[in-house]
Formats: sequence, C-alpha cells, structure tokens
Amino acid sequence: MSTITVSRAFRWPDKVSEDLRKRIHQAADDLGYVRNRAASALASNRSMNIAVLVPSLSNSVFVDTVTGIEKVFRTHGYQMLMGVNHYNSEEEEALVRAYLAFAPDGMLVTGFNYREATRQLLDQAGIPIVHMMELADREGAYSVGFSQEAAAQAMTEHLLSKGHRRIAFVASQLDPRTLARNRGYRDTVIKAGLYESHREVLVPDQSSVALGGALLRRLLEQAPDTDAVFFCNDDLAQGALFECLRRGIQVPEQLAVAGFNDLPMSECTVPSLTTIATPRYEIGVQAAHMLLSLIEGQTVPRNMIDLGFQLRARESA
Amino acid sequence: MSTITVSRAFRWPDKVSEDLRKRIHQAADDLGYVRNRAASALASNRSMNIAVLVPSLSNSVFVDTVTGIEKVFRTHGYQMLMGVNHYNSEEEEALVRAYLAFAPDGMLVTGFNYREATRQLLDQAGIPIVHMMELADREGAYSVGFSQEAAAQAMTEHLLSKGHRRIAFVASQLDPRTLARNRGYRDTVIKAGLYESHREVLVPDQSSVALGGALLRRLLEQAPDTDAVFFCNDDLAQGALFECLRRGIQVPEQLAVAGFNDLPMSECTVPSLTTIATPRYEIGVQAAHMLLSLIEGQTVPRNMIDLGFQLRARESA
DNA sequence: AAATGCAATGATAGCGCTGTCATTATCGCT
DNA sequence: AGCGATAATGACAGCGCTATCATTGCATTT
Repeated sequence: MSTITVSRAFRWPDKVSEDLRKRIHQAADDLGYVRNRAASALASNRSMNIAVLVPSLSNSVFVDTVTGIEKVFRTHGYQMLMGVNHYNSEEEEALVRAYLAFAPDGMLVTGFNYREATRQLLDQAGIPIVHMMELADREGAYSVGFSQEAAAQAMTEHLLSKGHRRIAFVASQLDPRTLARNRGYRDTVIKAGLYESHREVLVPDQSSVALGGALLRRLLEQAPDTDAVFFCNDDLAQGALFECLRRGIQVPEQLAVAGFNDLPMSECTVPSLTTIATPRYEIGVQAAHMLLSLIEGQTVPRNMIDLGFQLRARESA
Repeated sequence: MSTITVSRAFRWPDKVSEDLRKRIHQAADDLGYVRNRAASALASNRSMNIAVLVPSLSNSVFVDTVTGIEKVFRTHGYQMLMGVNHYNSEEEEALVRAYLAFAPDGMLVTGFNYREATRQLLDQAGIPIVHMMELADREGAYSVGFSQEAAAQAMTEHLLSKGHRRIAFVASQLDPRTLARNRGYRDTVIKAGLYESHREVLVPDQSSVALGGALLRRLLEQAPDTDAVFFCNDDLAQGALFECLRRGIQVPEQLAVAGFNDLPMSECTVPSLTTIATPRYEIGVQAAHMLLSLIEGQTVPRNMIDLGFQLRARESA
C-alpha cells in the first residue's frame, strides 16, 4: 500500500478497490490521519481555496451573500477564505495581497471600485474573478448582481405613484452602491421636475438604526415639508420609523418611509416597511457557480447575470 | 542572492542588509511575487492559520466576536479560517475535520457542547483550543466568556425589583447558552417562590424578530396575566415590542419586556429595550490573545477569563 | 599579526503530498 | 494459448518554501 494509493483512496475513491479503500479509511480513522491541504496544494498546483471579499459583515446583506457562496463551494470541496474590507480600498488591497499568498483558484469580490494597483494584482494572479452586487458588461469582467440604479428608480417611481411630490433621499456609508441608488433617485425626481437638492441628506458615517433617526431629524430641519423619505437601506429606515413613533409623526399619512434591502425585520416593523427586496443570497449562489465554471475552464453563457429586485409595497409608503 | 535570503528578507527583514532587502522587495514588486503560504506552512510546520468556529453569522453577536478575533490575529500575521456550524454539532464535527486539514496552529470554538468524537479529533490534533462565550473551570480547558446563568439571574432580579411577580421567559434556538439563561431565570423565580411552568415558552426554531411577535402571542394566550417577559435575546424582544405596539399593549405599564445581548438597535426602539450588554467583541479579543499565548508556548495566568456583563435598564422594563 | 566574535549570506535536504509514467493483474475474445 | 484492453497499484520526482548548518567577510581585541 503505497502513499500514492492512499492519496487516490481519498481523492478518487472508485479508482481503488473496495477492499483496499476500506482498509485505508480504517487506518486513517485509527491514526487520526487528516490530509494536509498545504502539501496537497503545493503538489497539485490547485489550492482548492477561493477568496471572498466583502465590505462588512455587520451588514446582514453580505452575511446572506456569503452564506450562498459557502453553500455552493462547500459541496464542491472548495474552502472559502473570507475577508472584510470595511468599505476601504486600502484594506481591500491588503486583503488581496494576503489572499494571493493562498494561491486561491478564484476570487469573488464585491463591486468594481478597487484601486488600480489592486486590479493589477488580480490581473497578475491570472485567476478568474467574479464581481458581486453591481453589474458591468465589460469584456472579460464577470459580474452577478442587479442594477442599483434601476431599483432606486423603481422605488422613487412608487413613491411618486402614491402621490408624493416632496420626496427626500437619505443615505450614509456612501459606497458605490449607495451612490448608484442616489443617482437612480435623483434621475427620477429630476425627470418628474421635482428635484430639490435640500431634500438629499448624504453622510459618510456607517449605517445604523440610530443614525437613521438622527438623519431624519436633520432632514426635517432642513426640509420640514418633506412628504416621503427614501432611505438607502433598511437600517436607516427602521431608525426613522422609531423616530416617527417618538415624535408622533404618522407614517405614511404625514410622512412615507421607504428602505432598501428588505431585511427580515422590515416585515414586522410598525408600520411594516416598504422596501426593495434584493437577491443577495442568490447573488452568492450564482456568483459561486459562475466562478466554479471559470475555474474548471468552461466558458460561461453570459459574463453578466442580472438577478433583478422586487419592490415590496408595505404599510410605510 | 539565494532563495533562502529572499525568504529571510520577508520573514526577518533586519537579518538582511538594507541594500539587499531593498533590491529583493523591488524585484518582488516588479515580478508580482507573492510568498506561497502552502509551501511555507509545509516547510516550517507552522501554518499561521487559526480556525474559528461559530454557530451563526446571522446573529450579529458572533459577527462582533469574529471582528475582535480578526483584529488581533491580523496584526500578528495569522490568518483566520472561519466556519459556521448552524448550531449543529454534526456540522461542527465536519468543520473541525475540514479545518484540521489546514493544520491550524490553534482553534477557537464557541461553547463546550461538541460531540465526543469532535473532542477526540481536537485532542489528537494536539493544538491549543480556546472556548468562547461560556465558562468552564476544568483542568486543561481554556475559556473566555461570562456566566450566562448569572446574567439571566441579574435580569430576572431586576424585573423582580421593579415589582413584577408574574414573569415569563421566552426562548428559541435552545442552544446551550440559551438553556443556561433559562436556568438562571428559573432558579431565580423559584427562589422567589414565583415559578409557574406555563410562563415558559421554549421553541427550537431559529430566532428572528418575527418569531418574537409570534411567541409573545403564544405566551399571552397561555398566560394572559403575565406582567413581564424576559426574552433570551434582543431579536425576540424587539419583535415583541412591535407586537405590543400593534396590539396597543403599553410597555412597560401593562407588560415589561427585557432582552439579552444589547444589540445596537435596542437603544433606539420605542420604548428602548432593557437588556443585558454582553462583552462579545472583547471575548473575541481576549480569546485570540489567550490562544496566541498558548500557541507561542507561554503559560497563561488564568485558564478561564470571566468578562462579566452589564444590565442596561431602559424604558421597556 | 593572529585570534575572536558577530553579522550576512549560502548550500542542502526535506516538509507531505500528487502528476506522470511504469508495472502488474485480470478478463474477454479469437 | 495468445492477444489486447482495462483496472489496480506502484516508483519517483518535485511543488515552493524553510530548518539547519556551513561559510564568508569584517571589525574588534590581545
């Protein structure tokens, strides 16, 4: 029983006779033997690692995406290495560098807004990269996501259709996806001839429920006659709902409130939150599948997959 | 310039003359060279990986813990491999097996309730293990956390001190920490001569805000005269607050509500939520430090670190 | 000038696997 | 019986690093 046979017994069980295979597994169990991935990676030139870069885990949106990714890769024997860049392109570059040392077979990154140097690192690595969340129909760029702008546009149009005319937009974090939502909002109100710059509140701070309340206060100071607010995410919107409760503002009669993402909680708030349901789990699943295909050298039917979004019209608007 | 010198230039920069070091780094940049961790791990017998096992990431408690862990290990050159076991000891064992193949230098696990077979695997691996969240003052077992029972007891006593006499306990998930909280509650109400079994609602379902509302409904059906509810976590409690809003139940006048964990949002709810603040981030940091010491072969002053908890008395109770 | 110590650099082997090619055993067919 | 095809197993080199020990160069001491 040579070492190579043991290796085969683990990697291609049906290439080894049943008798031998059993004995090998028995022995492995008795000895507590575990295959060493480092050695395996070195010899085979396939690390079976894939690196995943997300901006944050506090934001449960990315937790969902990562869950989808994990599910796919786990069943294919790949190990996911997850890095959090805190919405910071410098940290992102450090992560890419760190993960390249694992010789990943592919990489999944959030968005397209990395530095030029990061792009070069990724290029040099010569491994397939799939982008998540945003879309870009560029030659050689793979992406799975949905149009942030179209989603924001749909929500703004929904608010318009409900008769609101003084619609505000409130955002924090200001990452590229947030800014795309801002554009979707702005384009739509401009087209309707209703754009007023003092109804936009944009701050770079990290999103939180508490911040939602604070930003609503600020908005109502600078634009007290606002009749609807579109928040760039559900966390802020939920904070605003609480602030309304506190101040006795009737939602949606006095002020309509809308969010973005459809967090599980948004269905239970009082009033329930009108929002955009985003296919974040499915993005993870599809991006992982696309990456798998690329790793195996297959060509993929489309290099861009738009998974769309859904407007959830609830009580708050 | 031999290969070993290049290796040294990266690992022990001051063992190489400045001139040579600069040339090496320059060349590495030009060529896009990245050290291969697999080879490094194989040769040095130190993977610089540490495995971290948590039950869930949807629960932001563990996201905080992982953030603390990451922060420590990142600055020490270790890579964190994170696995999610979904509160399932079978999955946990699979994860341990999978991560052992990375030859981690140490492991951080949540709680003590793993299977016997898992324990054997960990033993055989011969690497230091630090347990998080719960405490156990056993020989050779390392843990960083706080007493779940004491915390639940403190909350129950708080509710008693506020004059409540018909105090209910509602929990889902039923992992060992939840059950410990249940014991803390039960012991305290028994001691006060106020235990009534129909005021306990325990379900195995995954926690969520929506479930909190549903469980409150169930509780009020089977024990309508309840005057205070202690939920095993803030998610459930928040759902209950919404349910109260919906049904016009005055909190805390008609019904006091308490949670556990002090999620960021709990400060902003209406009314704000009385809860237990848990040192989850700090648990991550301290557990990581303890593991680092053990990996470096140092002895640690205490094999159990109790980081305590804080009662946050707010409006809801 | 010789001896000593230390810093800087190099040569070599081997970590635990797997790619590749070689060998042996087994079976069905003419 | 002889042949070829296929399945099962093995030998061996080498993946990219680092542990270890050896060597060189140079400053300091006697």
